[in-house]
Amino acid sequence: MSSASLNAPLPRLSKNGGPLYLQIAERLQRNIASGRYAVGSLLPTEHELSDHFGVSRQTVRQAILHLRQMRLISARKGIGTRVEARDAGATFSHSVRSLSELAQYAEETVLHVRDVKPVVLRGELAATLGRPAGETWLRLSGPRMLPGEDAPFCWTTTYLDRRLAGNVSTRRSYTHPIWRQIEQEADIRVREVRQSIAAKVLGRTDAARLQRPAGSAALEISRCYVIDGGVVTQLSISLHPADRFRYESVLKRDCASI
Amino acid sequence: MSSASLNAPLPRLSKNGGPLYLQIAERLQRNIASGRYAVGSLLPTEHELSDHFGVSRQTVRQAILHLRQMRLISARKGIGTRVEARDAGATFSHSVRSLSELAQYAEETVLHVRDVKPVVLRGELAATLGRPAGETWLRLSGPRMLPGEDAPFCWTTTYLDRRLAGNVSTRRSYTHPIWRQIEQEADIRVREVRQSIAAKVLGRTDAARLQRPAGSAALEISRCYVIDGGVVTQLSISLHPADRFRYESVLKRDCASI
DNA sequence: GAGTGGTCTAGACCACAAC
DNA sequence: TTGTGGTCTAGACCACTCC
Repeated sequence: MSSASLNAPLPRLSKNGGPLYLQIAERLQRNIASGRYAVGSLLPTEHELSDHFGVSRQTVRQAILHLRQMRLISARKGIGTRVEARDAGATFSHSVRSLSELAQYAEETVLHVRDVKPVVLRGELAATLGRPAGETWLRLSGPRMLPGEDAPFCWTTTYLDRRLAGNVSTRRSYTHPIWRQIEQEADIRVREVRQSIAAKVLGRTDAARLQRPAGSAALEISRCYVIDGGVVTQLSISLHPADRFRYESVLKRDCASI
Repeated sequence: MSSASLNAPLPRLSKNGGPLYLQIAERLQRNIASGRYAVGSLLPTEHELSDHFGVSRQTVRQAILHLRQMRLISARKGIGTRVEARDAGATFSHSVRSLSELAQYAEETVLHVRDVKPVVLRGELAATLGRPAGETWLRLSGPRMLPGEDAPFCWTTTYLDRRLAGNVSTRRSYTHPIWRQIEQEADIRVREVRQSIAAKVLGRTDAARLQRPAGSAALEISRCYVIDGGVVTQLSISLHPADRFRYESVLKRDCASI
């Protein structure tokens, strides 16, 4: 079976069927979906594809970029272009608004630090942070308030690497996220955030802090802030009363939004 | 002040400081961060930038693409390139694993349909779906089970547009996601998923369904499946016992992963 | 009509991986 | 050494927006 029979020369030009690179991307996508290009195998080289489709290599590269953005394929210098998934539908890899509130709500609310004290890492906390037990970190906790409201928006507990804390520990309230301040002061850059959301029933202590009845529901959001090398610099745990907070996000398919 | 004084000609070439387009992107990013290019204003045209930096327009376009992937700028044909945000750090727009489990866990678990019946949309449900009250949809509900386990993984209630349901309503169990089946049968494509996560306290009915004590915590995940044109085709509400489920995601900065 | 970003070409050299 | 994808050039035409 010749490759021409599978990727027949394009019968349409840009004027008819949209941009060439999209037509080529769709053709490749169909051959991946059909199994003609198996997951794990390499696509034909860019040179072969440009010969085969009768277009420039740049146009083939644009088609490949499109499929890479959909996480259907990946490319590595000196190796080739590898098929990563048969079906873009299974991935849903791109999120648009997921953590926008990570920075957003921090600017509408004020975090009041009620308590600061050093803690020695051990057990689960040390494991979560990926740090040796015995290391001393700093723990800040307090309510986050919305302007003009009486009951807290959430109760936040933050663990900080003491060496990076700088003068964070001296402040009593924050309108900007703590991790942003540490980024600037310590000249580091958070590369990713590992987030975990769980449901809780409020015990007496947390219920009092949030001014809600004990036994009512709350959403607990834990976030590990990770810099280059996989090092965790901060862990924040926020407890939100269920009647004041939902975690909302929009997940888009493909990378069509760019 | 001449623009040359702000974007001085590049003193380094590719050999020294990495790819030209990245050097240009970083220079533009600095000028955006400093406020030299204000949010809402237009960057110099691609032609001007290629003149100014002494590179080809294609190289400038690669730099611009890089910043677009970070959502710092956007481009519109016939208009120009607009500055969207001063700081990439505030966005965290890309998520990697957020909803992978959307397809993932559905393949490890089995949804058992215990109840199917038509429902007439009204009130909050009609509003959530963005459909007129009075329309008749289909409601499926039942437990999702993990192989070899006795207690349900979650209890799922799914609302379906009856016109798209096809023979979905006749099946009694699913190992693949329902929305994937509808996509194939109705030849539509889900473009985005709007997701909302909340904490609940289990009432008697749900507690019995999940084989958990009444008064314990649960995570409620609601998902609206949206096709082109913003039309909602499905709403799923899953109730997970808090002791068996956490919602985990990793959020990465920039678009460096492609 | 003038100017913008979007697409496309036909070359070229490079860094990297495999043999 | 050979071949891969990554980068880059100097052109070109197009669709779109605004005047």
